[in-house]
Amino acid sequence: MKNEPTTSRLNQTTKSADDDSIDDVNKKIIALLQENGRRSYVSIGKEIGLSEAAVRLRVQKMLDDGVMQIVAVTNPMEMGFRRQAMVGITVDGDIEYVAQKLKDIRQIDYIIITAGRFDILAEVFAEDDESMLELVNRQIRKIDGIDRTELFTYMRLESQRYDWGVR
Amino acid sequence: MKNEPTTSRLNQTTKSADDDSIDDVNKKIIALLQENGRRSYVSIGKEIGLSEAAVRLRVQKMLDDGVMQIVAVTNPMEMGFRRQAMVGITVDGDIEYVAQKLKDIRQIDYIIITAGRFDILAEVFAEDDESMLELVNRQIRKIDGIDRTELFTYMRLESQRYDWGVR
DNA sequence: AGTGAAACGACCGTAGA
DNA sequence: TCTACGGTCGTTTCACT
Repeated sequence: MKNEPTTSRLNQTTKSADDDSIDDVNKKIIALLQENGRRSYVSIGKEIGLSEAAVRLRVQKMLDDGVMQIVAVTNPMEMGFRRQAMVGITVDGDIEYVAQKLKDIRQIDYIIITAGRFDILAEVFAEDDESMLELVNRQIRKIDGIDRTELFTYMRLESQRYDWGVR
Repeated sequence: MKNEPTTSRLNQTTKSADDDSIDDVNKKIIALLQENGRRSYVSIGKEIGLSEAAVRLRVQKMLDDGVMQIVAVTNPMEMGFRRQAMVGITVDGDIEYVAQKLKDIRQIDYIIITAGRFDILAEVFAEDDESMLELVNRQIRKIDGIDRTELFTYMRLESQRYDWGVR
């Protein structure tokens, strides 16, 4: 059911096979893989009282269903990006066109179309203040249809989690 | 050099052992682990022309140095959270106190202290509009020292990447 | 959905360059 | 930092429940 958001109201009658794929056992598996994505199925199985094969099949199903992914996540600071910011963007023209253009910028890792004072929020990172200025002033503001941008420079990343809905 | 940001200006003379740990080989390794965090060291080695042990040692070093982590990342939509939003928060009192309080709220996965119109940006998720309202109105706004909050409801998550600085 | 067992492949530690 | 290699452990497949 990867791409069937519109059927959600019909769930009582069209309950698909994976509606309950996130039971407590799977939550435990995710929690362990959240600490170490390469932890072996054997050791996960021992901890939660399941055979290795059962763990492996559950993990595979969750990956196939798009419930989770197991990925390398890099640390921007260690990669030499010392400045991060959120850019609030107000669009004058076609919002989706602007969002599409933003996708081409290497230093943007997160783009959201929102309902609110800003039409788009984009998270950007840069090596230093100079390259941040270049990025916002030359690259982002030059995009057709952008009305205004407002910059929220990060002073401290307080908290960041990837286990949405699990803990 | 995990916690030595203040020494960065001295890099020319105090160049530490892992300053160049993110060479092109490591970038290739990260890129492959970005597609599949559980890919075997053997198969990574074959692709980039390195022995299994060399890949394993490099990955271990990057994990130890905090350059990257390999984790399970869950999909909020598939976990039953259909509403996401960014909350811009203006603080009247102690910003760090408010940030600390926000950390205790299960439905907040991302907290940033910023320089800009808002003192704090927090990404929140909720099952539906009703629980989003409860979250913002009852839980967040009740925190001492919060002056105003502004909600940016997500209409579409356009783009999301975890490979900061690699591609 | 889950188990068990056998064959295969990956991982780990370490010696040596 | 790399390769080579042997011992150990994890993964895969399949037959069965």
